[in-house]
Amino acid sequence: MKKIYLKDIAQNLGLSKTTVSFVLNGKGDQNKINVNTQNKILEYAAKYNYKPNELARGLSRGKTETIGLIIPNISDTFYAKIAGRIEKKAKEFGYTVVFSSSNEHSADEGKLIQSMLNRQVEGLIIASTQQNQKDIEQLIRMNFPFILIDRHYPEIETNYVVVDNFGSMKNATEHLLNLGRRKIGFISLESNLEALKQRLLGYTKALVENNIKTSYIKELSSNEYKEQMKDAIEELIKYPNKVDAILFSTHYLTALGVRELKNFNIAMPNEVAIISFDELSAFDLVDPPITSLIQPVDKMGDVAVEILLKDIENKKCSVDKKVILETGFRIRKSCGSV
Amino acid sequence: MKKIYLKDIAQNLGLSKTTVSFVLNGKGDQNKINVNTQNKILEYAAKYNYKPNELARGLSRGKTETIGLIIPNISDTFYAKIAGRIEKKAKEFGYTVVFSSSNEHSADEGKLIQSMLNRQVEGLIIASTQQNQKDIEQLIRMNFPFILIDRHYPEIETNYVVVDNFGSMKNATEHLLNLGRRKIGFISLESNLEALKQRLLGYTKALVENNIKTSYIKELSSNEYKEQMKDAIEELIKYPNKVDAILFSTHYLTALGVRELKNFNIAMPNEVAIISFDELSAFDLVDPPITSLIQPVDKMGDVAVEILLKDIENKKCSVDKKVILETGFRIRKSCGSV
DNA sequence: ATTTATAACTAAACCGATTTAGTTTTTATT
DNA sequence: AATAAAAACTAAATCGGTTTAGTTATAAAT
Repeated sequence: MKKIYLKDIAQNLGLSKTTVSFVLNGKGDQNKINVNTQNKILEYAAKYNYKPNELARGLSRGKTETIGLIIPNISDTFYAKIAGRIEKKAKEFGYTVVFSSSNEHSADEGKLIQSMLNRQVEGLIIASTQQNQKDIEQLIRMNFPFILIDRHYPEIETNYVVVDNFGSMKNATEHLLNLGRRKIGFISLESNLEALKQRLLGYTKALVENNIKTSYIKELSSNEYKEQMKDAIEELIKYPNKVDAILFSTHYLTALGVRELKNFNIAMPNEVAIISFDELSAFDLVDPPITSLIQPVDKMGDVAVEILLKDIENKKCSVDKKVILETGFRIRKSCGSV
Repeated sequence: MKKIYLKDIAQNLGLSKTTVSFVLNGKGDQNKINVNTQNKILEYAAKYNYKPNELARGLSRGKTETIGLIIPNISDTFYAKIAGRIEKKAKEFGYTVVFSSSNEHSADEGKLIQSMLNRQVEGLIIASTQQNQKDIEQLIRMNFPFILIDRHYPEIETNYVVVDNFGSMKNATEHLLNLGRRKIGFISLESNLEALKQRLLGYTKALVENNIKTSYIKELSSNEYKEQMKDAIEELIKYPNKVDAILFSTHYLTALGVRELKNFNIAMPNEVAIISFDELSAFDLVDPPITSLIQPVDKMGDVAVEILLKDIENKKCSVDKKVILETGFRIRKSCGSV
């Protein structure tokens, strides 16, 4: 069965491409094509399994019904989940998602944005490296529909959907304080990601409000955090300033840190309580089960798609849709209460 | 800065589209375009940030440098990791990846394949629902380059990259036998996925070879396994036929099962030893750390891309590249040794 | 019998590139 | 000076669709 084209249908039925195109796009009645003719066309197309070339279609219509998703890393569970949700939601509206990973590299992100534009996506959802003002601002100047998720640029007016990093980390810190912990460590990454900054601020704010003067902050290098975790933990548990709790700012830091704490035979939560920002799916099985702030992944994906599609519909790039979602808080044994 | 087209460059420099196109595609010398002219064009294009419309380009070249990836579910860590690796590897060769999830629904998978073909991808990597002979066979008839990963159709001749499901589950079972376990349970899904069948076969084969007459097999429904896990575990640990070990055929079944075992206060590994096929990234932190068969995700992705790109290059759909990868075996406390 | 309206259909332009098969101009050869 | 060869460039077809602005034939209205 050879591939057939619009032209073939037209020729073989003795009709013009126009007529066939009208009918196959459901505009037959609108264009007063005879019902018999319409049926003939539909039958023929079905019989020979005609499918339009979407490149040609997109080119001539100037529409591709495609949105681009740019994330740091598809193999990170958080982004994988978000990608899944976005794909699902977009599909509901007849849109296809093209995704690409920037690997936290701003130059790559820029290229990906360009490449997606060249592929004529109609809108973009970006979890940005946040080092890429240039391209983001270009999108705004182009009036190109897009929305940032998970990470946003505080100095640029854009649409975004993020979580309440500050508030939720402040809550988590207060939770530890309420449970009597006083020497609370905070392990994060050296980074100018707004999200991480806010998490740190939430932590320090909670300390300040509770008159705790000493903070124990470890910011590991984004490239070598795996190697640095051991030392970080070792310093935090060193006498006489041994911490009695540690907050981790991401799920993978938690996993690494808990691994090290176990190596050092630190009893959790008795000696050191643990709270993780975001979780991995086995955190409830860990010894001890790890108290975690839960990101509203599904909600984030849904909202992002909804806002974006509205912009696409209006062929606009709005910048006034700013959504801050609350995180969940799953209290487990690791923080010392239950 | 307005968007510019090839035509604009040609007009503004007083040249033809042909010349401009040649130069921008690096075929200037080949087509004897004067070096000065070439430079003029390149400069102009750079200055006005010209980027070709990839739809138009793809349409006229009949090439899109895009491959499609169809997986059951991007939010599953296993597929997320594979997708990440495939994307990375493809990028090295200048290819873009378009992905879509079938959600284990064969009809959706069929539609996705069609949709990707319509979008003129040059090849497909598919982790199939394995219920979709029709479309797979169509690809072969069309001589369209594709390769199956993770799951293959034993009754169809195709390229594939899978893991040694049979052998690795047999090994795992033997490992438990060697450690003195005799009543070994096996929890899997009711499914005609070849991979799951092979895992079961590996288990039973090991039992038979070791003269163990009783097997304890629970195959949960693919839709309701979450609800069914509790009963399954309860039955396996019921006196007098209480098992002394359980093999789980996927990482998520392991997580669910271990959760239930903890609820029942079963001591692992003393009362019941555990081995998981595939793992989640916190399995080493679980109490007890879970012995797992490790899937060679990176290798699988790399090999799939390499084979596929070779086919794409030759504009062929080969069916004789069959790769079976060995799994790793990470022995931790849950299986009772160490 | 002429005009008007409607039904049914289509030619050709267009989307934005690539590419084939030239043409024109210049230089080299005899 | 005539011819061949090479250099530099281009017109127009093409990819596979969509869409605008018609045309033609028939029926209805005056």
